[in-house]
Amino acid sequence: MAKELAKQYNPKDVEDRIYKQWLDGKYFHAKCEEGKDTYTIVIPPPNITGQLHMGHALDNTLQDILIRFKRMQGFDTLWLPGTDHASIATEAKIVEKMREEGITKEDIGREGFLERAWDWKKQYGGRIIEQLKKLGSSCDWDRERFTLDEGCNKAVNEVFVRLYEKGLIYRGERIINWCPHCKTSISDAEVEYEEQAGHFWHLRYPFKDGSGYLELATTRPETLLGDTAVAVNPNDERYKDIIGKTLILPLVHREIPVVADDYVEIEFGTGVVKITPAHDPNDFEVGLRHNLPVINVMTDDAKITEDYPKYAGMDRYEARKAIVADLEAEGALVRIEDYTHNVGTCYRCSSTVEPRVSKQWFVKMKPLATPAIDAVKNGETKFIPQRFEKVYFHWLENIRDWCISRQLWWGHRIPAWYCADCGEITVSKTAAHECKHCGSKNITQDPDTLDTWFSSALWPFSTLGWPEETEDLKHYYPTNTLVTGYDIIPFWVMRMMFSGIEQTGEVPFNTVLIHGLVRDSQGRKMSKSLGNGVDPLEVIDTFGADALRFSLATGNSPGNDMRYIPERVEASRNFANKIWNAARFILMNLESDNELPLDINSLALEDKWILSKYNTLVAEVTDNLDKFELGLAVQKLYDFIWDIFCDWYIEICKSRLNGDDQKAKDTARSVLIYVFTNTLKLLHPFMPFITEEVWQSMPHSGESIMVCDWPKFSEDLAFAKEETDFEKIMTVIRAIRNRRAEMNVPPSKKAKVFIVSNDSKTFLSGSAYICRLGFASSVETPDSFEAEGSVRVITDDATVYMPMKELVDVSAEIERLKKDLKKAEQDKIFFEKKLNNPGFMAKAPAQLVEQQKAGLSKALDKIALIVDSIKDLENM
RNA sequence: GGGAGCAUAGCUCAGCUGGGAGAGCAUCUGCCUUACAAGCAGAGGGUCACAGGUUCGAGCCCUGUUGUUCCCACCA
Repeated sequence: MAKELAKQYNPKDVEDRIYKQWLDGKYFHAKCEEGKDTYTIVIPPPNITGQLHMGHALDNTLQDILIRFKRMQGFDTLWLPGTDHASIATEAKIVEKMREEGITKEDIGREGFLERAWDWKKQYGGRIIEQLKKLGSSCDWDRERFTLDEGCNKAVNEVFVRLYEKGLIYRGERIINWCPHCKTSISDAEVEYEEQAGHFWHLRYPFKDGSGYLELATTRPETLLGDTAVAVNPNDERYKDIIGKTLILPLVHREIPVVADDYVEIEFGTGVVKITPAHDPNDFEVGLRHNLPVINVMTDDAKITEDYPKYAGMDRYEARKAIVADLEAEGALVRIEDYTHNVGTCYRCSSTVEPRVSKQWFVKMKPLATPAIDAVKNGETKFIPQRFEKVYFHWLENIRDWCISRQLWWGHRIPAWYCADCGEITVSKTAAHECKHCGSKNITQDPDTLDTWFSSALWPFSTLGWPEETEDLKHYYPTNTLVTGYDIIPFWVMRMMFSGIEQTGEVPFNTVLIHGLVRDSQGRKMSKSLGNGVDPLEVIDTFGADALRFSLATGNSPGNDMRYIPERVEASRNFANKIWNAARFILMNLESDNELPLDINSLALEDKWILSKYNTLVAEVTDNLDKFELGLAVQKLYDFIWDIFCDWYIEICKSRLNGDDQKAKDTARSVLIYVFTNTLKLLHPFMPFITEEVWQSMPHSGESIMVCDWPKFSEDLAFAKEETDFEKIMTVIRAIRNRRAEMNVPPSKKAKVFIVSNDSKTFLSGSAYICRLGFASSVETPDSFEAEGSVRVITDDATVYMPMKELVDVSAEIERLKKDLKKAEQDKIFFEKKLNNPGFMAKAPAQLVEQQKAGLSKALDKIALIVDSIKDLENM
């Protein structure tokens, strides 16, 4: 009963319907099953401001492949999804939208702002989730979380209080990275350095005693207003005598000392550095060592403060111009030099970061970093590829305290209250109403919120219900695999590691699978400003989600960047179509929907061959997936389905299917169904939609391919002998085709084929498909053949004659054979060389030696056959 | 200034613990062989960047060189 299927696969008819079936079947839902091994992945939560880009598509494709694989293997599998509140990015978006309406944050106040923010979240926060569904992601949507939801907030407060009580969170006045555009502090990891062309202003500061000047250079003349010293290296002979002397700061005319500090490089510039503790991290350190005053000269939006009326209100670059002009007027400017240097910029808005002294909250990193380093050194958590451990170690080993407070409203508010009466801090998991120290009710909560990454750092356990001892936490923590890009290691991976270890006593995941970036076809980073981004949703729309997934998985090796090549998606789409048509072929050759069980006893040679090939495929694909070699696994599936199953096995089956032998027909059908449906299972993690659709159209039991058992290697299907025998036939068929192509014989012109071989039985058993695939009108296997007027082809195991008198050109035949002979002789030399090498014979594995021997004997046989044949032709 | 990756067919890339170099696309030649022209059958095309080394054997391991990309770093 042949089913009607469209000639081409149309993903649009399939994907949404199939996805709904999966949701209805609740197949994505993890059920905390007792006694089953678990497999858990927590999604790297995409920002609610985000739209799905190729990076997400890759990241989530890889996760879905692993999850679907493990689910079919019978694990109690959880892929926990969610989104990130992305404090800076989201707040910036909302502020921007408000500006269009002519409103500021201050106009509507904190409450009003948060109301808008939540509205915004409601409206757009689910967008990216819907896009993940289009990709086929099999996340447990019942467990979807948000980094700013109530549970995450509870976890955040819990962690904050714990760390505070352990002395690992403190508040202090320190120099931090300040973004004057976002008007908030940012962490070291959030600063991106970029090389910029600038200038080096050489200035001279006069000594107070009138004994001349000290020359120094700066890239930031405007910070001169905040200079509180000038430093030289204590070992610098040139300046030994001036240490301790007093200088008059130009323009400001403040008296500042010359201090000695190792930080100053003798060789660089004049060996003299102006010290501005309030606006440079190194100067800040120098200031601490020498007890220098800290003079802040800038407002939170990087304008000069009221303390300097002449420049007050000027933005830092305007002020720079004005100050340089005034320095020149005062005679303090020596010269200006072009200079390129690294400038820190905000990773969100790209504004130049302004180092600034301010009171912020910090996490003390050293005590947390050490166990996180150890856990990777001990192998409790492994990176794939391993080289990324270096990046991880490097960050943790050089880490400075983490500034976690942000001057933003959208985020987890810092659970600290300040007492107006005694000045002490009260830190509390729940809203505090009185000062813990003096009992005063006159307390106010810190207005700041926490760095987004503070909540993301808790994601692997906060999402499972921590700090409560929930069933989910017990079952699914620690999680198994974290899949993310290498660019996220310092922001997230590292912080989850130390947070997980500190809070739960266990590493949050045991494997970190690192992937690279998806670049455009020219190898450039995809970016909004370049406009070279490719929208995955458009790709899904034209080629289907499976094609996109397949392209992303194929040829992608861990840790390496890849390019998005449109032609490759097209090729993947073609592969989907190939599968579709293979299914059509099988279906149109079935007589019923009934399953046809395999009967091992009635299998033909070609059946054993394909089953054996399939069996090997199962073992290899499983092994590759276990080792996270997804690209290798998917390549093997492609080759098997296209080359082995479609191009050979289906073609070969046609002779039986078109014949009259019912039993043979059923055997062929049963093998077709068996191999095809099981291969679909292996492919399902990569191409979930089409495999489901096709599987359901085939005779099957069960509701969905995604909950089928993962195929296993079976000794019963290992037919080594038959594999070799069948390959002899394949070789003959290839040789015939090759020779016919060389002679430009069209397929419509059939020829009789005579095969002389000492394995005639094998060739005779394959005669039906040798006819079909070798364009033969008949196949015979005589003991010898009178070769005159025949085209001949020689393989390792046979000599094939095709009487095609009108086409035979004896001298051309001889030429061809001589070419073959040359090749065979080269083979002979190759094997002999190895076998005559004592070193090889002594040290190479026995199996390999046997292979060489077999190769040599084949080459010798072949040479003999060819030589005979040439003689034969020459005698004609 | 440190650290890492990459260099393989015309293009984009695979190549797992070392055992006779692969795919897709492109090119060329034949095919409308009733699953598929988004297809089928063939063919051509590579000193695996360069130079040394280890090994019976190197695309793969080691050293150096060149080119390229990225990450980190306070030289004012």
